[in-house]
Amino acid sequence: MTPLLYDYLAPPVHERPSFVLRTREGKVVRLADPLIQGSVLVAPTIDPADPRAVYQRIADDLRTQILSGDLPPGSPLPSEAGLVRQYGSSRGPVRQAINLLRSEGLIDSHQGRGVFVRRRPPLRRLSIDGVADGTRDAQNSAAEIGGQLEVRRYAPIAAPSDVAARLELPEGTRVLARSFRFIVEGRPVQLSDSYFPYDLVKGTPAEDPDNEPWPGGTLTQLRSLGVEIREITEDVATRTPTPDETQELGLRPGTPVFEVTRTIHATDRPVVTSRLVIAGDRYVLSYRIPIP
Amino acid sequence: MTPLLYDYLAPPVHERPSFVLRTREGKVVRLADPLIQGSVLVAPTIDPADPRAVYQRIADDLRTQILSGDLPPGSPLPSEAGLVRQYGSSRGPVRQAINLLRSEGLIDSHQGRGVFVRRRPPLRRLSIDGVADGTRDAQNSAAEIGGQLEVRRYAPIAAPSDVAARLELPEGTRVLARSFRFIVEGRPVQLSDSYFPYDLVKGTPAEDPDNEPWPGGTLTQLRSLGVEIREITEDVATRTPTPDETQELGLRPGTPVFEVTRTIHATDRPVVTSRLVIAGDRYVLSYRIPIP
DNA sequence: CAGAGCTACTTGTATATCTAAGTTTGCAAA
DNA sequence: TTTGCAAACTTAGATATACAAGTAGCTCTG
Repeated sequence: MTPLLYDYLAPPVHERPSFVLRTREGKVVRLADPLIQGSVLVAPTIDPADPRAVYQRIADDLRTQILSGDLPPGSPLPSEAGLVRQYGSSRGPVRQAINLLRSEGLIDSHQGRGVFVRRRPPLRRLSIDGVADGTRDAQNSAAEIGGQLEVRRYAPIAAPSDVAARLELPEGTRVLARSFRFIVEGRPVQLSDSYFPYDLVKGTPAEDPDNEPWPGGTLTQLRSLGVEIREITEDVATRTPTPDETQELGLRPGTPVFEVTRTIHATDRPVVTSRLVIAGDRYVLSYRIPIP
Repeated sequence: MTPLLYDYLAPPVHERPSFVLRTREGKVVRLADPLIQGSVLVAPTIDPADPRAVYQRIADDLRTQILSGDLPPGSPLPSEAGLVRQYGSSRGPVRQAINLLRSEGLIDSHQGRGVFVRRRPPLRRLSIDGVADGTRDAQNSAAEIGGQLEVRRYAPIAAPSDVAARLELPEGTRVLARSFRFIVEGRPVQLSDSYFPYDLVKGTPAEDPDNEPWPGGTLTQLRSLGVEIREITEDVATRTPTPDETQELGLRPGTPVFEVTRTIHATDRPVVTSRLVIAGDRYVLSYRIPIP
């Protein structure tokens, strides 16, 4: 480590790349792009010729380090003060860069602790398999891997218009409305609102919330009601979560969710429709479609 | 409009809800939560008893107005200066609130113009239909509705390991690598990288990029090669886009993407695998799964 | 040794001020 | 009437400062 031979005259950021150093003898020199770390002149990490904003360049540099593995998952970034020193900027742009990377889902920050490269949980696969048996839905998966099912609502209501349309019933028809939250490995991963035509479940064990989670999942439950299932339709959308969903699913910023609208059809009519909100950082939806 | 009868003594935000007004006669009164707009005392819009940060409360208030329709899509928000006046805060929290709403996909901001409630384009449906014929894939849809196909790469390469695995070929086997960008209604909506085993397409019209887009889509193209398609598998993930993808798809902040890994299987072997990156604000993926 | 408490460090929030850069508007000149 | 330009707006970016609040590690005390 060579000791610094120059006094460092840091110009304001908007005047760069005019980095100016003055030697101990008073001679002024301009360098292309030095960076001062402690008392040592080191290689530059951001390109001063880049006309983009300082916070963009800082974010780019950190992103490169993260994606290249120089900053592996779980490792801490330098503190804000350290980044300010390292990039010769001020706290505003540094925090803006951190906010950007957080919104990209690359880092997590924790007050009092620091900023860390986000560990990506392994993606679980949620399958609906038209070839095999169609039973491996989310509810079943949750049960299989020891998840918990939190019952939030389980009551007959008058069908709202979208539900009625999907069940091909007149608006206001009585339906059994069920709301669940699935918790896997201690973390909430899925919210679910589902609706049965009430005449289908009236007087059956499916009317009792204490029977949830039903062993084998919804499809088994339907079959126990004597329903023969012919088809499942799913519409998969993605979006950023609402604040409520962020709260209920314990999501970190920069995590999108799936919104799945699923309808299960029996031979003659739709028998369940549901709306699932699934944490996008934990699941991949897997489909297998046979072509006749 | 009643003229204001009081001088307004704005206390710093962290001291609220101690709003203090002094009458022209010098008497000091405390009000639960007034707000000054211009010269008029108006109903409060944020709850000073709320212990959360000021920017959170501002964001909540604006979000409520947007979701309720008081601020309809396309309408402008008050300017930063206006919001500063309205909420009696400073520019920092106001901008922080705007950043939050932008990351939620609720607003767009344009330098020099203002901040506007985002118009949500209608969601198009991308179907893969196992019941009918399996031909309505993205490529075909793009063609149907008059989209454009931008060819970015169309060349044989040595298969990278993930592609080789999905095609059940040894790593390094020659594959035809194709990269497209789909543009619908003047906006890019999908990036696609797809791979054929090279022996399948060698010496056929499918080897020539000038034949793209193939009428009827990839499945028709495969059938023209004498391939009998039996199954399509799709893994659907969602995430925030990379900066590159944001650029290439022209995405606004707060828009997630789908990442679809699709493999098409013939009777004896996989014949195409592709990785699609789809703008999440434009499409809903629709699946119809028959249950035997 | 166990626990309380202090200290130093971290990120989070709020304020004030300045400059840059893009957009709209209206007025004046051609 | 049309064009050009200046003024007045808008958001974007950077800096400086202050304090709040959470965390970790150390030391002191019992």
